[in-house]
Amino acid sequence: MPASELIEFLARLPLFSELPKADLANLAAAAHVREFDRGAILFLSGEMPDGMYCVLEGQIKLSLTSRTGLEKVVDLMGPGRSFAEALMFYDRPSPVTAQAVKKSLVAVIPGRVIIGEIQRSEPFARRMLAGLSARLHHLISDLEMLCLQSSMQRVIGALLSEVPPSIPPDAEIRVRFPASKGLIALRLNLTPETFSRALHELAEAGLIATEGKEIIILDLQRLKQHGQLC
Amino acid sequence: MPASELIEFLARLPLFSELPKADLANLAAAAHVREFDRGAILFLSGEMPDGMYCVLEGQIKLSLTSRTGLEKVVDLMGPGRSFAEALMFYDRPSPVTAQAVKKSLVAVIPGRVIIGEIQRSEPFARRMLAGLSARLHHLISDLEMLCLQSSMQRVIGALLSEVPPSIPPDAEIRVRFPASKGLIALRLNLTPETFSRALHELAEAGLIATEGKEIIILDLQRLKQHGQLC
DNA sequence: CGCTGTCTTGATTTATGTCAATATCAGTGG
DNA sequence: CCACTGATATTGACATAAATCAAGACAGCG
Repeated sequence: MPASELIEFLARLPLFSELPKADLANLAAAAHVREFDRGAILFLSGEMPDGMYCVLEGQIKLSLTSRTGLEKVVDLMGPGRSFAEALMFYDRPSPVTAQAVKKSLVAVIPGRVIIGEIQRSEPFARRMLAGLSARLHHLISDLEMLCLQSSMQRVIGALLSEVPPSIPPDAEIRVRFPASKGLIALRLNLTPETFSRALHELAEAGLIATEGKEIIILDLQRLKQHGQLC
Repeated sequence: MPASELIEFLARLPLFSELPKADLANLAAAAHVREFDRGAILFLSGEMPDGMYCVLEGQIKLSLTSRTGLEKVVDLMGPGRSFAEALMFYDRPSPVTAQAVKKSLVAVIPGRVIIGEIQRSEPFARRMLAGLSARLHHLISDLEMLCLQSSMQRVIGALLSEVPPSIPPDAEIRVRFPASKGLIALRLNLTPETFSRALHELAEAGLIATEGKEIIILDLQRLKQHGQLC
């Protein structure tokens, strides 16, 4: 990947979007772009990642695994998302494992370069604080979903989160999950079976229709309602 | 509370421990010290807290509640802990409700003062980044506990987390939970009943003995083992 | 046209929650 | 100091959501 393209890409990340061109060039120069095949491990839980990771292409799965083999997908990172920032400011081994779900391209920016940038640029530091805060909020809403909602509610929540915020009045809405159903189920802390059954039940009730990899939301209003009650 | 005492207190918070005296005085001058009775609400979820909160005395419960009345305790904050920092960098309503578990004394430092300090002091910004990162890690380990462990494992985990890290070889270890059993259960996302039964079962197995509010760990080794298996 | 992996569907089990009754404790005021 | 009172804990019987186990259906792909 040519340097100019990488710079452009980094400029589009929320975290870097306000940095002057020169700083971006610095970051890009220090970054290593690496390719990972489907299934390849970026780092394991317990290891120290060597910097901050930005997904250029593909999809990276962040997950926790217990010694009994259970797995919880914490997040699925697509192009334009970054992770492992927190590890640069808090010198501990990673609690999560990062693995490529499909062939992926990732830029790794060494921690010392980011730290340097923070020292140089106060607005960047503020940006980073906002980024970590956003992640914290996201994690709390995950916690809320997992602890306080039934499996059906979680499935409906996942569906609704795929609906673009610009609400096209009552037109039928086509949605496609950003990963295989199995992975989405793990993300919601459900077994694939339970997930499948929930979708089936919603289809029975006439709230959605499933068409291959796509799901059509037939009645957004009622779907939301359904989430409230049950 | 006299100003000098407040300054001393703030200096002991990990977040502020390296600030020069003058800056601490600034923070202390801007802080409002407020008292809350048992059960009083500091802020509700959905509200915008007015700054960062530091617990001086007492105990504050941070919790999520669903519309169905279920409650999940995210954290219990004792003296020396602070919360709601993230909200200053990310302008959103709080996802959690903060409520005093007992009569408590809290210092509230307005957000703009903290932001100002970050602009002034780069090491402080770094401190804040480390603090948020630590909280992020803590939250992830919570997620791990909740999703990947059985109720028994969570109870054992809670017991072990109360054991001081300096391992007195095989002396009997006395532990007391930092809150009522009901609250601890909510923290572990269990019903009080399940929590009680788990403790009972451990006592049956001869791993612990319960003595009023204290719990005696009879066999640390075997308790840890028990956590692995079941 | 098979084959490997993903998804669905059904029967069964189990951990944990719910409901209800009792027991225990902690604080208050006589 | 003791007896009331409300909160907190325990214990038991029962209900249930979701996991597990086990087939089968249906892709997509060489």
